[in-house]
Amino acid sequence: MTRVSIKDIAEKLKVSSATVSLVLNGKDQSSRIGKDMAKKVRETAAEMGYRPNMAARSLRTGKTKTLGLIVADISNPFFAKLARYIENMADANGYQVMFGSSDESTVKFKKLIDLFIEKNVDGMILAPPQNSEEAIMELVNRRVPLVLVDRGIEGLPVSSVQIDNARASFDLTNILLDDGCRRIGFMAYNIDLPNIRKRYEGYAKALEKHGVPVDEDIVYSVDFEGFEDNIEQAVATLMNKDIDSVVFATNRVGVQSLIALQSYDYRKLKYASIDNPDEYLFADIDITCIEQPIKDLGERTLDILLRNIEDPKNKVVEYVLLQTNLTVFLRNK
Amino acid sequence: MTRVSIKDIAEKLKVSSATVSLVLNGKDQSSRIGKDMAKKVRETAAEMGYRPNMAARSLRTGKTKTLGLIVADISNPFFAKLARYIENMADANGYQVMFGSSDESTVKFKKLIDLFIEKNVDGMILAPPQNSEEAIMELVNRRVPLVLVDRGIEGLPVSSVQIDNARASFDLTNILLDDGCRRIGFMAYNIDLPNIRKRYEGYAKALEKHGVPVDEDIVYSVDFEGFEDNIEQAVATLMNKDIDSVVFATNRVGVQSLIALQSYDYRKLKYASIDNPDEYLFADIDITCIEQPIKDLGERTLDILLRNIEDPKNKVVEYVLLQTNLTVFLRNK
DNA sequence: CTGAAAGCGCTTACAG
DNA sequence: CTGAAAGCGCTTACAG
Repeated sequence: MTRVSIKDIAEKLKVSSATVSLVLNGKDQSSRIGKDMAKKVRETAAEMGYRPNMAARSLRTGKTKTLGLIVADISNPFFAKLARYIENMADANGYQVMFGSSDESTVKFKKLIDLFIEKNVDGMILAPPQNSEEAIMELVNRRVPLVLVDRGIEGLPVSSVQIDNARASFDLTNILLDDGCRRIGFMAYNIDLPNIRKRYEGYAKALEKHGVPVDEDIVYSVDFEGFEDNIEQAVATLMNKDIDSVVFATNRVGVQSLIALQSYDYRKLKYASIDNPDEYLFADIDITCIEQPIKDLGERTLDILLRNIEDPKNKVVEYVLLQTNLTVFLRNK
Repeated sequence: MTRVSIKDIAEKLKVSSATVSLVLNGKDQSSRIGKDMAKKVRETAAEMGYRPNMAARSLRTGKTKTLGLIVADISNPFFAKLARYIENMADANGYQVMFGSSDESTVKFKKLIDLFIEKNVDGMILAPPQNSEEAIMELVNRRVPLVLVDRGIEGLPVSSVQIDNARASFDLTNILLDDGCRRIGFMAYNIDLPNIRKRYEGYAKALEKHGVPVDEDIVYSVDFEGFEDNIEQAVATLMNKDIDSVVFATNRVGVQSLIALQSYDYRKLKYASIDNPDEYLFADIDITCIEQPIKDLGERTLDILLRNIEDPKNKVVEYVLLQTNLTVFLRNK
């Protein structure tokens, strides 16, 4: 694993390492390095298979061309897709991505942040768990370029990109109400997460508009730990509550609930969901979905982050609320 | 973003930076640093919020505590789950993971490898696309610790961890044959990938054993680019070929094919698949699946990689073939 | 047009 | 028991 260094090239060509460095960084014009010298340097570097050592460069410049991404769980298809779009755009801009999963734990979240700082990431993209205001403010104070994605935190001076959660959930619930439903269950995950909270508020607001009181008895907030069992429990209870429909607050909640629902007479209910996983295409139900614009989420996030990195004096904080589209999966069997 | 360095701590305590470094690296015992000195150093470091600068440490030690992971596409649930298990085990051993998606392109694959080398990853986990033997051999020659996952390449002196693809596919096809099927379609993705090739061979071998000739007319190998359209085309053609069943070579092939199949009388066919995505739980078909032991895949891979990193003289090459389980999803509607 | 030199923050033999 | 010093590979202001 012995690598060719700038020094090796310099020695071979009997020039200084400064010359080699300047050429290889494309600064040969501005430092008026001779054209033939520049050419010789480039050729020799290619021949010898020179690859810059980022550790050395980072130590000198303070930049790593690496971004840190923390999501709740990279194996959740929503976050996996988001990661993919972020990767694409990062790559197009010369950055690579390190990732970590918080499992909704503040402790793990903080630990990942510390590791990213040690590794000198140029910026971070965070989908924060609950109670992470403090950790985030510490990053703000350290002037670490930072964008929250999927989950903004109100009141924090930090840019965020997310969908209009309240409105999406309001629209979805409205459709069920217009369709005659009055006993609408709400299956959520971690209702104290800011984005899920908004989704609950949208649900409640739609009910209110139709003069239907919110019945907290048919509102479920399920923990991340032991998720599958928790959902099974919640579904079992919910099915005794005389409901006529359900709103799923996320893809994972929806899929897992439908799996559990197969043991019941699930066809008699009507469904709505934030997210539209492929599973719904196959489920033998009519379900109205909000499709999240994941590509836009990723790209807007990276766009803001890269601007903050490239212009550290830029103090603009942006709160982006992306609008969403309704899609409907019809029972086709 | 001004950070506390070892020097800052040293100056504050009026000791040398060597002392601070030794204490913070837990070498105070072996260098017989005074107990009270060590304690004071640790306290001050904590107070001042010291975080080591990995760029400096890496430059000095050559280690980054970072691993590189290249998959075909991180948004594919199989790879997303694999990434998650790798992340967990890496984290438990003090490593972080950078990832990249090759999109089955040799060019992108090589580019990602080069970037990982520039960033001095301590080792790489690769699911290589076609025609990447050369790139991999270059890594071997550079003595970069390396394990292939999901896809071993025969004849290369590189450790690999994968399922027993031929056997899994053989078993699966056998079940259809025993069930009376004789016109069994095979839907694959990139049949020249080593793992997919093995799956094809298992399919062919099972047919042969039952005296059924392989009909290449009902064997489909679909390109990664334009995947969804390709599948739709392939399904359209396949449905004119008088088949009685299909084997799906991967989760993505299966899900996408079933989506396309909804426009046809898909219920008359019998199904088998490598992988068991949740979508199958909802599809209105009987399907026999091979469940890949993704957790074992990830953990065995990392286990071998970490051993290679920690003991660079270890020249043992391991080819791991994990055995798989059959699971059956029954039509329950 | 090009070179000599400093310094980024760390670790580690070596000296005492 | 602790300090002074070298050096990892790079970039960049400065000198000529």
